[in-house]
Amino acid sequence: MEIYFQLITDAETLRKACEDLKNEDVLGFDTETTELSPYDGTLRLVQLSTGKDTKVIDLKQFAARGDLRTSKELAPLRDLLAAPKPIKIAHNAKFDAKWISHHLGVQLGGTFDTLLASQLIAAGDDGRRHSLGEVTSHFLGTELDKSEQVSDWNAPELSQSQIEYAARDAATMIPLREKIVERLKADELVKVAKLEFDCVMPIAQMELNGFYLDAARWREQLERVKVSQAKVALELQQMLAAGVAQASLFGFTEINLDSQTQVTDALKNLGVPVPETTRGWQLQPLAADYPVVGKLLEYRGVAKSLSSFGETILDFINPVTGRLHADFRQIGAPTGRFSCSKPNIQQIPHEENYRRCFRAPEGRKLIIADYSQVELRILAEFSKDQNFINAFVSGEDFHTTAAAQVFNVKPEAVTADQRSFAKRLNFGVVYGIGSQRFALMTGLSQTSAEDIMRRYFATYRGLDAWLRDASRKVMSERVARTASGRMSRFRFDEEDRKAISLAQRNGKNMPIQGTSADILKRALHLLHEKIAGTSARLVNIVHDEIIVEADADDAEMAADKLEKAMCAAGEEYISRVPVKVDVKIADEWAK
DNA sequence: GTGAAGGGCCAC
DNA sequence: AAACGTGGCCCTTCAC
Repeated sequence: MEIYFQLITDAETLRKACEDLKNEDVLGFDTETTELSPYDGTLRLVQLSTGKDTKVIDLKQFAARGDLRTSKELAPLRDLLAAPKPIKIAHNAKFDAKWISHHLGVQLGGTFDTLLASQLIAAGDDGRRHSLGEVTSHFLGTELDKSEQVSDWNAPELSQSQIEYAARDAATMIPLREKIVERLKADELVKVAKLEFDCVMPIAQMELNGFYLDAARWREQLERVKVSQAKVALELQQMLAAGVAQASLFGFTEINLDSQTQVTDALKNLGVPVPETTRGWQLQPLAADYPVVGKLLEYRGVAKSLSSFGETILDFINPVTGRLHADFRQIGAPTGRFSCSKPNIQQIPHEENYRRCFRAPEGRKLIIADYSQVELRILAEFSKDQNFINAFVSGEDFHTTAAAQVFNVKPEAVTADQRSFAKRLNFGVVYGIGSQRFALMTGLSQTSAEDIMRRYFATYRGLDAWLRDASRKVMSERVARTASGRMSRFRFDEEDRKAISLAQRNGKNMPIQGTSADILKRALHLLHEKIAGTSARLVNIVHDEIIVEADADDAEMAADKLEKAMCAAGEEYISRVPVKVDVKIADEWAK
């Protein structure tokens, strides 16, 4: 493909270029950087393309003459990038948005992300990859040469090949978007695409903001865990060795407590009827009869803490900011949920000793807000079940109210067991729980479990009907959707009963879990707009929870904005039951 | 040594 | 086959 491009190194040419470009509806957009993290490297090129004409702006030349964030020379570029129009089309716009925000000091306005769009269209098909090369080949049928991607973007003089590569990537965005828009329309994904695109900037900014971890506190916590780990490990070694102690003249032989095979052998030697797998839920029932099993589970707990939540997280603290800048994948799961890694700050143990290490720096506060039982409220909304809705409208403790309805007693007469049964079913229905699993988790007999589940679904007939319909629908249409229209496709073999039942559970769960993700993403967009220009910063999200950090003086204001954004987002999708958000202002993540 | 697979467990 | 959904990370084991 022959493309026209122009390398821009001076203010006057840039001003003229921006003057022309700002009248376009859409622009292909890309950047070239010397590193992957904006805190480490420099932003070398910004490319903007109409498809026919591509401007490649060499910021190295501008940086030599002044600060990129304030330089008057760059004002036309900053304005163009910040404006909602033209829409900037990028592949993984989060990446470019972070560099633009950090190095040019502007929030990217008006985004179309070909990566997110491709993921929405693929609708959970694991076979599809979403690199720019793959996406281009899928939608345009052309191959992209990415060989210059890792070339030296620090060189004083860029090669013609580098500049051409940079220009071509931006130019490709124009035809690529056209094809993708056709597909989004055909699949009725335009609304959810907008939802996702609006979320890019909030997430880019959150990653730049980072989440503060008090390293000293974390180390203290680690020391405590290490001590108990050593103690528990020794006790477990001794208990496991009891079966073979006589066999050794040198006391007991140490085994690797982390080795499944060695531990299983040792348990067998002790006469423990070891189940097929030694996972916690299988072993738990044996703990009462075999103290060694209880000790093993205790060991696993501390070992997990020490490995997954040990020293390694400290290596992720950025030396420049002193904070954790985790990597969030916006469409991390087919349901639309985020995933998080390096480090995964969505799986920090709930235990206070861990959570309290994540705290507000001096003079700042954390504002922690989470949706109260949002998935159950979504289920109530979808099913239109009047009893289920009433349980929420009453405003009383939901599980108690539900138990009163299911067991037909007054709320004040609900026993602890009854509430617990109702609570476990309330959570379980969202995942498509069966009586077998319910029996296992409650310790009830199969028939008692079935009996309680019958009572439950007799009380909530509308809920039962919705769940059955979701199963039926996924079988006939092989597709499930959330309230925003997000889609998940299911492929399974007609003969494979296991795959069928999995798809049916997915058909029930995906719309619920996915709508929760829709709501969170919508809230992030509203929040981002509300807190612009204040001291409030988004610092973490955990599926139904949003954490903001703000100056202590602004905490009340930020809490108010956060609550309003979350409620408004929820109410866009939920109207039959109230949306409840719990907000607190704290010094630490815990409490 | 390195990498994939399997088992296990943390979060919501 | 956890017949309860979505992720990521750690460890061991095993093949190359």
